[in-house]
Amino acid sequence: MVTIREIAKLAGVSPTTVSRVLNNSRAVQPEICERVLQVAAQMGYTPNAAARALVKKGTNAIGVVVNNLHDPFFHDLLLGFEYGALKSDYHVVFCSALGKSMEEKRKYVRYLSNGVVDGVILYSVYLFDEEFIRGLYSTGFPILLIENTVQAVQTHSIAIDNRQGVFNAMKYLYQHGHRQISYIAGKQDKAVCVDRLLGYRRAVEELGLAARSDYVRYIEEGSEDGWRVMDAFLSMPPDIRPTAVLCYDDVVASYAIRCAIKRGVRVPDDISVMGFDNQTIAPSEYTGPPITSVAQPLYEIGYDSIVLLSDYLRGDRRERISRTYPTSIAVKETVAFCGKEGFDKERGGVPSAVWVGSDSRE
Amino acid sequence: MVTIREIAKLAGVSPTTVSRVLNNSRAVQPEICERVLQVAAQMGYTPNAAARALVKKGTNAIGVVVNNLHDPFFHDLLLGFEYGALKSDYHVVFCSALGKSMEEKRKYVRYLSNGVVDGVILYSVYLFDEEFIRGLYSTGFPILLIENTVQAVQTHSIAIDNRQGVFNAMKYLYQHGHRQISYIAGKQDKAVCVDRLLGYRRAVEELGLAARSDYVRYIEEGSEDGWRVMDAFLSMPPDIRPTAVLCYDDVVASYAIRCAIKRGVRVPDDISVMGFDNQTIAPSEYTGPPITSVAQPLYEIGYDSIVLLSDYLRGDRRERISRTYPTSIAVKETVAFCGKEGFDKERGGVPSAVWVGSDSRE
DNA sequence: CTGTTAGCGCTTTCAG
DNA sequence: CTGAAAGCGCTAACAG
Repeated sequence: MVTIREIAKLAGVSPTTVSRVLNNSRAVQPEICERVLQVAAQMGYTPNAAARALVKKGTNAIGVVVNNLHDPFFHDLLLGFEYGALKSDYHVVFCSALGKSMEEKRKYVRYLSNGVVDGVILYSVYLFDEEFIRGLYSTGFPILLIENTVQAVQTHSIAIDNRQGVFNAMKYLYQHGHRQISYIAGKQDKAVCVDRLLGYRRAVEELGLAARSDYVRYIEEGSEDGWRVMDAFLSMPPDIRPTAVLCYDDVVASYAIRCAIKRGVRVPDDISVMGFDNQTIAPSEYTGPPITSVAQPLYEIGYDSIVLLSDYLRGDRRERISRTYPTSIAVKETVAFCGKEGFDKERGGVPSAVWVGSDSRE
Repeated sequence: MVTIREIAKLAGVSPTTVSRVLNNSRAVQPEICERVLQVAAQMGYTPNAAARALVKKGTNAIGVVVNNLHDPFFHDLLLGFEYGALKSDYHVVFCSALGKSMEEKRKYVRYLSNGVVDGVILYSVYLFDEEFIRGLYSTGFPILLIENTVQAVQTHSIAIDNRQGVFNAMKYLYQHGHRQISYIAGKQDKAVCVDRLLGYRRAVEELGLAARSDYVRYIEEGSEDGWRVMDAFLSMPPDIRPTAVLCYDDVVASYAIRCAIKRGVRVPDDISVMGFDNQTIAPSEYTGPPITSVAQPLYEIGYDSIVLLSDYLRGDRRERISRTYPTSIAVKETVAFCGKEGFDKERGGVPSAVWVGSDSRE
């Protein structure tokens, strides 16, 4: 490993001077400057990040911690992070914990927050993570929570209004004539899921929809469970059977649709299904019709979180980051459904009874 | 920030002792031990990674650098990395550079290799990266190249036999009666693409297939170009028009198929198309028939690369990591093609004229 | 403009 | 079994 001392020796100057040249931190005689640079390049010098971090108390890096980085859900968010990283002068590193694993996630946050990065962007925060967050927050380490907020702490935060998003979806369904709308709720261990359910309840009330306790059912474990829940809805007597099912996310919606189709119930002809997230990449092997969904600006969220946090850490921005982004309804047309219109030549001749990507930025 | 000195003071011992307790590095009186542990916990102490890295000359972390982490291609590989990380006692961090950006990628490798991680796993290596790799290799920093090897350096390496993979695909097509097989080659700026093309050429020769220079065409920029290339193939006179087209990867294959279908040419009835990679998640908005492809064990590659590199860095393994994994042909059945058999009830009632995932491990 | 000195937080000899 | 001292590679005062 090449150190500035060795460079200093070879260039016939002091380590300090080398440091100054390498960092442009103070004026140095042009000729010395050049000599140092030359020696450094020749020896293949690269600064030791650990040493620098230790003395500067800063690493010029940002960490992003999520669960299940492999999940296609992250496509747009990742794209945002990547472009943000390109824009920013900070290094960006990603860490991933599998499943809901909180221990693993915490391990990474702890690791990162102690001399590896200057700030952490956190996705996938469960309610049982909150205490941990509060503890971390109390140390003064910069945290930016994405898509989530934690009660009683003022971390940086970029979120969407989940309640409003669900409310809007309900209103959309209402405007399309639905009065019997059921809801597949996520496990109430994430603030997001709690909020979305609240949005449903508020909508039922404010819009004067059929309010039945059995219109709300919960996913037990894993999105595949959407199938079971949908099955229950479809088994209700015709007169009370919901005409539309809103799902707390697209993956669950995809399973709900799979179930419906399997039972010979046509979507959206016989029953409407809506999702949330407007995921660009189709969930696991889904091949049903495209799913109308509540879209959130994942790309912007990713991009902005890197850029804004960089600004904050650099000192170019002093106020807390706190934003709520709007959602919108992404309507999908059911095109070329097999057996109905047949092939849709315009779309390539195959039935596009499949997820339709939204706006991947490539 | 809590330091061992503060803990030492509060516990009434020396920093050295605190360090020893925290690291279990030497026997310490049980009562002191407990006291220290208690104080540390109470103060919310976490060791400073930078300081430790500086003195230990090791970080207990591994970096993974790729281009375009958002690419669905990475799904299985990421899953492997994640499970490997779970198994390993090393921290694993991911860095991503957009596009083919080599500067960005190098920036990350340089950054990581200097006191941030103890070893780097590198994916997406272009030929023009080779010199950089050689330079890095010469510093003695541990590098594990995935899916690629660099001439003249003995870095760690986990790869597949691309040549053989393509050869096998050709043989497969041959066995299905094809004699006029054309090839859509990738830009020859990656060793992978070069190797795959070599496999094609060898197969043409050894199997005695129609050898025409216009049976090989190259992607210019971006996989969408597969469309243009396919168009050219389909425009050839009937007698010499290829009966099968092998593509250097699945994404290109998907565009080739889109083109065929658009032109009213049925796949695979009128022309066969094969891909490479057997990507689990469908490429951008593809809704055509599933693509028979050369499968590589991406999950294993990801998993093994983390585990093996950990072993090496820990010292549990001294020999260089050097593996070549076998590929296989993943045959996809064209099921329930719309307008032919109609709905395939077994598969959920919708035409599954779409990518069929392989073996996502969830 | 340049060099000397001190020290970031931690671990590791080496004495006691 | 415990502590004092030294130093990892670098930068930030402070002198010169």
